[in-house]
Amino acid sequence: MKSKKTDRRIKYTKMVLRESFVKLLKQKPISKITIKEICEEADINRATFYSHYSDQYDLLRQIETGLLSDINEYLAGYSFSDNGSESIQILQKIFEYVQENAEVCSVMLSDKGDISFQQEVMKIVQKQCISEWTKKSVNKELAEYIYSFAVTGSVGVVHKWLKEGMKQSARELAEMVINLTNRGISAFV
Amino acid sequence: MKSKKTDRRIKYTKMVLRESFVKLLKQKPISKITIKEICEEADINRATFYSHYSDQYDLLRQIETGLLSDINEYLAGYSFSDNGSESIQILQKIFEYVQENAEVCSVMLSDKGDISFQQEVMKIVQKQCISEWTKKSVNKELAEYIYSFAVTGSVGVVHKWLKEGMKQSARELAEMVINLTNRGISAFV
DNA sequence: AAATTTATTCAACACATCGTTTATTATTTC
DNA sequence: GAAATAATAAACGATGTGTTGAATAAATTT
Repeated sequence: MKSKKTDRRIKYTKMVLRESFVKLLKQKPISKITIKEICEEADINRATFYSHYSDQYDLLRQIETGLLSDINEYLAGYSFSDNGSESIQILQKIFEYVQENAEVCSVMLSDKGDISFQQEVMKIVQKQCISEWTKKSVNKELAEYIYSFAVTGSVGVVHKWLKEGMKQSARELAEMVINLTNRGISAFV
Repeated sequence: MKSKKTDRRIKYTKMVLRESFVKLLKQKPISKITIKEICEEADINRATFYSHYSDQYDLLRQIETGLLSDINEYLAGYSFSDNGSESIQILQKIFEYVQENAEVCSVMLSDKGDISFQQEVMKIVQKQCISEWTKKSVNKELAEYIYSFAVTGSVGVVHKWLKEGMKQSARELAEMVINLTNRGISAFV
């Protein structure tokens, strides 16, 4: 499973580079962030940066994929009861993870992050919930459209939730998303 | 209303710059596109670029706001019957516009474009449909979450629609989005 | 149609960041 | 402690940036 253990120095270098980058990303769009700048902030030699990342966008992507595998690992740690409300439980766990890592997640899911990542996040839900979905038989093409709607819609909700300071609990948000997905507005009137 | 008419040369310059830029945007992410490159493609002097735009991102933003005001103008040209299906009609018109301008729109709404624009597009729908929404009384905070879900979800559907070559009609897509928004999956089982 | 205004071009500029290299130093691992 | 590996420092040519001022070309105005 674990591929050797990585050198402490590498761990440190990557950590400070990530932190400096996220810090800068809070202040300005990625397009205005230079590699020189990231390295100065992190106090890491520029040549060292290049031995780990090809550019800012590569660094961003590595942070994102790190988060994704982190979420997957986090979910793997739980077994969900098969009583028809698995989707809510899974969503709840994901939202809890997002809550616990709000600093990074709020940047990555904001308009500073990129669209493809946002979709990747919610594809995890899709993957986890897919068995429940397919119980409700609809034709495949239609199902894919419903997926797109539900997945991107959920990202929108999470985005708003983060922006407003996460006032609701992860559980409440999960219930809301499931309701919206299953019954739309009619669930709330 | 109209603020003088703009010089023909300006019109031309801006047009070819936009075209060249969109062409490049189909090939690679905006971060890899240089101003030098756009100008060579358009056969426009680099100094001229700077007299109209500050950088690639400014150019992108201007294209986007152009599209938005274009859609608004397009919608203003129609009056919608007030028989409870206004939302469908408005959505249909918007989707027709997207269809007619598929080349630009598919780039702008893809992961090449930026998130804020995608949300702006669907805020037009929100604005247009808001009266119909508020009929169904829900509390304001909840309503905003529902908006977020519906709006971003709809963008997801449109994105998919464009990517798959717009097989459905604008009308069909409008109906699908309205159904998903109002009744969720339950509308399709 | 000529005069005037305005846009674009051209060439040059100093400047910053880029991405790579090479020798040297520091740290970690075994 | 020895060997291996990572980070540093300094230098490099290369490339794109953003701005300039003078010359040219095209539009609009009269």
